[in-house]
Amino acid sequence: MTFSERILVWYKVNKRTLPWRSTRDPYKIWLSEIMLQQTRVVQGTPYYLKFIHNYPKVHDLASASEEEVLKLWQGLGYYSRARNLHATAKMVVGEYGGKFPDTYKELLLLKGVGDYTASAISSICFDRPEAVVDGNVYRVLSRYFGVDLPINSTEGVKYFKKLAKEVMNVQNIRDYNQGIMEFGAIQCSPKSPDCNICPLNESCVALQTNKVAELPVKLKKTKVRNRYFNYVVFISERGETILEQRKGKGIWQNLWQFPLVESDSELSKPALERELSTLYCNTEVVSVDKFNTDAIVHKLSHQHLYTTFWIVHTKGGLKESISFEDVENYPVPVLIAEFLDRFGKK
DNA sequence: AACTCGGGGTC
DNA sequence: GACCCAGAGTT
Repeated sequence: MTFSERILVWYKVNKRTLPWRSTRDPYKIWLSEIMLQQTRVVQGTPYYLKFIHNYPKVHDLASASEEEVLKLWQGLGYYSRARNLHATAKMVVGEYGGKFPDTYKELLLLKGVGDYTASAISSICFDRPEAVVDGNVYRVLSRYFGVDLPINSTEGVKYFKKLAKEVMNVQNIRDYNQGIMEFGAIQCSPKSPDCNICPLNESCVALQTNKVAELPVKLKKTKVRNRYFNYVVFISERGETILEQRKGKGIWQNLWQFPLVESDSELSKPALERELSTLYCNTEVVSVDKFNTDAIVHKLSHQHLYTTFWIVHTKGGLKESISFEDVENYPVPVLIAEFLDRFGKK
């Protein structure tokens, strides 16, 4: 049996039942693929079901507001995926008559659709002979064929893409592509895989040469930046507060948050009050209190956010304010959502 | 080619 | 704490 045949056999026996596995609807496959980028199946699945329920067809997604889409996406992370998802839905409806393109090349033109996703959609929905290369595939191929090129080097990316094409199964590309990813996720796992029960163990180079734990090779680590966030939670006499939308570059684009004072280190109360007086000189402050004594550390891939929420009661009204009750309807980062949760229970 | 973009799970 | 996850876009 060839490599791909072994993968197909393993997949037939071991595949999980997943909501998007019972369809070839490109809308649903596309949606699942975008959601699963850098995201585990268990984390993405509830969001997939929620989106299909709210937007059964691409037209439904296209006619929604970005705000609503971001709200549904809230908590899944990498929010550019949601913005691109929405833009692509509009494009598919507006320029492709509601039908997704059926080739790798055309799919690649869609926002948020890169090499992996274009390969996945074209193969799974349209039986195109395109090999997917995701994190699972890198691991499986590097181990089975004993390739120690860094998977995130230019040379490595090219090499693995070529290798993936050479060993793919064109007769059943749908199951093969999903099979090799599933195999990587379940059997050929990142840490301490059980090679004793692996159906490919006799021909696995990494196992024969005792290099399973060293493969795949990946360059460098991410360095983390520390930032200090002070969120000003205004509460007026009338029960109003202020939310601002994050614009420009950086994290959480287009999501909402309380007015933010960022600093180089943790702020004392007088320091925060000075910031308040310059930013909101017209508001009559009644009290300023920390919600959390110790900074809340919110960890992202490249940033650690040391965060203090300051509760600021004010007299009279606030400019450009909203009812505090209405905050929950805005798309917000998990950091804000968790604060709201705790604040509401106090 | 290197950086940036989230949040959560695992060891 | 380090690593990883059905990667893509920007600089």
